[in-house]
Amino acid sequence: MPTPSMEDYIEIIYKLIEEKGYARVSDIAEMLAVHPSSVTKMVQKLDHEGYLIYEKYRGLILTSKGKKIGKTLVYRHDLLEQLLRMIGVKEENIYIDVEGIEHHLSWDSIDRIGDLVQLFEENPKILTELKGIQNKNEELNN
Amino acid sequence: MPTPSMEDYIEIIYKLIEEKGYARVSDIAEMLAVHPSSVTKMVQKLDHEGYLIYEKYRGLILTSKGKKIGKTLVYRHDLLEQLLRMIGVKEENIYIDVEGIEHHLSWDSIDRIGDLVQLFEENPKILTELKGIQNKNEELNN
DNA sequence: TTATTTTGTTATACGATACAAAAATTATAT
DNA sequence: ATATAATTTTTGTATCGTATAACAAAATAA
Repeated sequence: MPTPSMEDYIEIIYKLIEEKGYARVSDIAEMLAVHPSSVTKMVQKLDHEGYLIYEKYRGLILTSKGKKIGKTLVYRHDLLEQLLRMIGVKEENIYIDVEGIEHHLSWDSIDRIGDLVQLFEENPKILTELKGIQNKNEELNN
Repeated sequence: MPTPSMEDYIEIIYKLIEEKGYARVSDIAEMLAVHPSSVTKMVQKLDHEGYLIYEKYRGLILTSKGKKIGKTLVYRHDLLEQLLRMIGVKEENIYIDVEGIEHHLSWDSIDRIGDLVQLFEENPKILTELKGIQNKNEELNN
């Protein structure tokens, strides 16, 4: 099992490859706001553990194991972003919060959240009601 | 600002004091599933940072700062438990998941989740609909 | 091609957290 | 009151992820 930090890297690497076709150390470092040396170290670890193949100074590719995990990590991340957005969390908080919690939820919870998001999508009225409650609470706090 | 780990300790200490009147090192260690030596070290740190007053071999009490934070941490924990329970996460996963995520949510997210829980309480029908979706999805997975 | 800039790597150190074993303190039982 | 047990503390060690600084390689410009 990858650690939370390893998951961060795999997720970002998967996304970078998906979007740009490759993932360079400097890109990964920038996305995760860490130093390039930290990236090199982690990438070596991920290589050892079979999530990717790393050729130093040249680049890296995900193994099938890495790709599979990366895909589910991105799905999970997007799902959580969707939920927070739906319930009205401010954009500026969404990424950080998801980043924090995504590694700490069981797949049971993720699946239940999936159901919840589906419910909201099928019944947008519910979110309208939620807005109503929020406005009411808003007033009470003044 | 306390780190996630510090929050864990403050929360458990607050709860222990609330429930039993005092919090001993061994109790804290047991609740958090760490070794007593780790508790001692953290408690010393929490003392230095003004969350509690610690007299070695004797005991500890929360400062007003510690109490205030402890209270909000317990509220947050309970709210998250409530949400996961409502959406049908299995009991055996709830505590661990909450334990993992509680330290990583902004108060914006917590407040929005508060609204959501309130909505569910006021309109239990929504949760019935959710159950419906879950049963449907259940079948699809067979 | 050679010099320069950019990018990536290594070695080392640090901060936070935890464990294990030994030492110290306190509590309990006789 | 003293021996024993239970609890707590100290010390040393380990792990994990990150940062700094010195170095190496590759890309780019002249």
